[in-house]
Amino acid sequence: MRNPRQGRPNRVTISDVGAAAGVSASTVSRVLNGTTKVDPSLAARVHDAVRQLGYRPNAAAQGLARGEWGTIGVLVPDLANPYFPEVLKAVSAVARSHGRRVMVMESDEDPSIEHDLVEDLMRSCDGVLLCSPRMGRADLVVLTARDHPLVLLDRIVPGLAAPAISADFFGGMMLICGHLAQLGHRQVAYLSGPEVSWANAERIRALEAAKAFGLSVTILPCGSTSSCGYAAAAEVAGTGATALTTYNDLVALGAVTRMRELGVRVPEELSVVGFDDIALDHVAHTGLTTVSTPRGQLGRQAAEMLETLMTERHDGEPVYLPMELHVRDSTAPPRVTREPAE
Amino acid sequence: MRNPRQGRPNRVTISDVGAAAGVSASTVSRVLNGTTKVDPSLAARVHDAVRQLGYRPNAAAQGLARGEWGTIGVLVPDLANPYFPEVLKAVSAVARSHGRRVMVMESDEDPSIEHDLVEDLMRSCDGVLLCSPRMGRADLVVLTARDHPLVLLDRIVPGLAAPAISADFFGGMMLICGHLAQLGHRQVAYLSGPEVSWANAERIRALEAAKAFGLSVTILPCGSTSSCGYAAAAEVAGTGATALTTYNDLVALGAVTRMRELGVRVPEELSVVGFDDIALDHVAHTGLTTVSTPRGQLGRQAAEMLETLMTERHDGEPVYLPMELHVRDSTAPPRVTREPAE
DNA sequence: CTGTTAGCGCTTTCAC
DNA sequence: GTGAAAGCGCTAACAG
Repeated sequence: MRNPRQGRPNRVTISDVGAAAGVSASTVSRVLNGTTKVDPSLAARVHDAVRQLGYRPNAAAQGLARGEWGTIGVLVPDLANPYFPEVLKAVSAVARSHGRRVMVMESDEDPSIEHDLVEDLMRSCDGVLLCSPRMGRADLVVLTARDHPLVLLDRIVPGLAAPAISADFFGGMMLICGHLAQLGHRQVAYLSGPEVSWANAERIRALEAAKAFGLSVTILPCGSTSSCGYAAAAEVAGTGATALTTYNDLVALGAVTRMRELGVRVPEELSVVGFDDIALDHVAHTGLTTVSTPRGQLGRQAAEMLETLMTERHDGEPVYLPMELHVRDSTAPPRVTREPAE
Repeated sequence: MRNPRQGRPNRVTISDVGAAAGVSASTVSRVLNGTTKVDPSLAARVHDAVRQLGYRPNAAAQGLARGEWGTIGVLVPDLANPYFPEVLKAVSAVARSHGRRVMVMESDEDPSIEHDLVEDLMRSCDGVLLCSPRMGRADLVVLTARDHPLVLLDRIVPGLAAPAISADFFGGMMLICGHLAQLGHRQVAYLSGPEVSWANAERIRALEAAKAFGLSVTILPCGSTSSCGYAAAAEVAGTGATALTTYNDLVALGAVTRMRELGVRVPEELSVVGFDDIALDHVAHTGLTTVSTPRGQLGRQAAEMLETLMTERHDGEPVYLPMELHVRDSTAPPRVTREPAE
């Protein structure tokens, strides 16, 4: 019952093709890669042989010989987060335009395997795009010291030997705070994202800064999913907040759902703001006020940075991409404006 | 400004390690792979050298020498569809348990590049999982004839030289029809998925079969996203349908949103049924009646089939995984039961 | 233009 | 146990 070719698929090699076409392996290679002019009649014979034998070049052998894989690797924490597919599409487009394919790996938010995955990616890709909000700084230092093209996505860590690009989370949250303050809100709650997430820290940093404008902020531990938001929403009432900010749109939507169930009207009794502007168009029946992450540009530019790094081997300054405020239906002036004085 | 190592990162080779440790390359290999007993003191020296030099084996060279990549490839049409991340997580878990990593590629619903991507995957993976609802039969035949481990996901095509596994879409839609019929519905509309999709054809096949039970079905062209559902929803009124079935949950949710805007009450005036049971928990405020795809099991079992195929080189019968009906709040008896007679 | 000759970095007999 | 040598399949000088 066992197939004789067991364990070694695609056994037809470039020499087989050469033999079949009556030429040398190098000629086959030349025809296939178009590196040198080849006699048209020979080329035709080669193509025939390729087709007949179903020959496909072995990627490992090519990689070895060329010293290049023709591939870039991307590590993302969680494919289920709608944030990433959009980034990935942009990355793929850029990569393809440079003749490279994209290999995606998911760490599933598990920091313990993340390091290994990156190493794997480095061993089999020309460059890697690393999106790892929670990896410890120590690991990051080790990885970026590897002298392998690597760009950091949505995480800026000073002093690392790798270029980085990120949405300006701090600026985005400032936009939100400004909007809320201008509506007259003073007491704000924040449903916090993952503890050790850099992106979350940036949001909190902005919240802190906003205190200078008279905003008083209560931070509630939460998470990054709609279920987290749903679960944590009940806590908000106790804080006396008239407005709720969140780690992301998913959390916000979860919170809105819960608020509805609790009989709290949004935005009349409580303003709710998201983050990321994930297009859940026509799914969530809430026009959520939020800030948008430029995911396409993020992916595009990150990929370009990596490409530059791979060919020219020098990096630049970290870049922050601005976010944009979208005021929709989930924010309004507070019902009763409380005096800032306690 | 140019880095001297330009174009060739990771230049430290196994021989470098050997030299540093005062042993041969073969010994280093043996230590690293644990293939043979090696003197502990030598092993220690090797490990030190590895650490010192930051050595990482070159994946291409390993692949070439071993005739194995230690990788399986997965091609999915669209990562933005929440359906796939769940499948992928299951696939990854299985692959990892077999010591293989997973490389994901997205075809972005573009059939023209899909074939190439699969070929790429075949050239650099030990096996591939292909999820391609729209690829033409001809391409499929070519690909599956390649004598390279390949399993088809969510698509059963008779006569192909590759094992296949799929959710039982036909059965799922039958469940829905049964539910609707028992509620008393007679006129049903269907918001159809992508034209050439096999999964869509299966659903339609079930709808046709349901006619035997007195259901009369109008098929409306639509698509697979919530926006499509939103856009197509207006057409439903004209069909006289009392119940609406859809290609998937996203479409259903989009339709529900539109219905609300149009003042059509769900389920009182129109029952709506989804497909897939994508957990948009706490995001959509609709308890959508739907059937669930066993995504985890699908991924798990597909990965196992592939693993078997890679090691034992023989395939089995196509397998259909049953779907399950979840009756929630979006379906109810029709307001006025029309007589089947015209 | 085309064939021959060396490797790319690693694993794996094969001798010692 | 360990080293030397051959070879995985391909590309890239190098000669003709």
